[in-house]
Amino acid sequence: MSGRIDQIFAALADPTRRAILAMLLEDDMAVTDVAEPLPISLAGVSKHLGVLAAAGLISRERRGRVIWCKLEPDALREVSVWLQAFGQVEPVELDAFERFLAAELEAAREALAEAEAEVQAGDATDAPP
Amino acid sequence: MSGRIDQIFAALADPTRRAILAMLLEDDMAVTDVAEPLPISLAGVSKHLGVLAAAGLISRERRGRVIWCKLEPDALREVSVWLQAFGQVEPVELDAFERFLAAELEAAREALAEAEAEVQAGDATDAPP
DNA sequence: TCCGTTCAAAACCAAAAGGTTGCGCACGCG
DNA sequence: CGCGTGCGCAACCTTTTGGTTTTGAACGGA
Repeated sequence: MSGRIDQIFAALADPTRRAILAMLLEDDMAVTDVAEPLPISLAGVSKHLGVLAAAGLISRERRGRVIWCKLEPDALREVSVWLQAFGQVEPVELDAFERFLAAELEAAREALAEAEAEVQAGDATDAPP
Repeated sequence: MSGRIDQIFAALADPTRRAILAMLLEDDMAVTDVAEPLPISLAGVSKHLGVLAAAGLISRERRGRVIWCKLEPDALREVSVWLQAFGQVEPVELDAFERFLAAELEAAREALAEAEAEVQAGDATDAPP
């Protein structure tokens, strides 16, 4: 076992999962609400949440019928520690914060929507703008 | 495409590849020298190096017959930026540096050696120098 | 000039990952 | 009480990944 860092990096390697983390950064969410903007099935989202939870990146708590997902930032600190071992991780200007956040979410949505369209495309115009 | 961050995280998700990065942190190395301590074939290592290079985490330069591998820390800065978007990445005490580095390398070696031993099971005639 | 070293690419294979559908199990609202 | 809602689990399919062995190309030294 190489510890949990394996699972953490593997979890972060998927754009859908990173998009989920970005959503949870804004606020805690129910599973259904997490799944709503994503172009995959609810069960698929549930699997992603399982991966994220196994990596310690989120936690899930049942309240009534609804399961609330919460970002668990401590796991990300492990990545931070790992990064530090490789030297220059000087903080970037905080402007990057919002820019990145929006970009990440929108990119994920666009990419997945594209993939979705591609499947249904058949012979549609192969040249997107 | 969600940019190169996908490839970076995917590349970092493998312990063998992280061990390679840790080696290259100490110094630039030839492919053969990278492969030497690892319990997989040279071709396997070459593939891992290909993944790391595709992610921008290392660069390879041919000098004579030998290809020298060099850590490319700029790619890791992308991870750092991503991490920053998720808040608390306050620097950890630098003591963690050496501890982690040794642990990472040794853990990777042990885990892989274990797997190797598991495959060969009862055959103990293996006497590495 | 020929040979050994150094490495990547190709052709495979087993296993894991990402996705789907369908089922079942709790819950709380009528 | 019963039914719809919210969610996880299991079975299945396809693609990717990590590994192997084999082949062969580029380069230097003798």
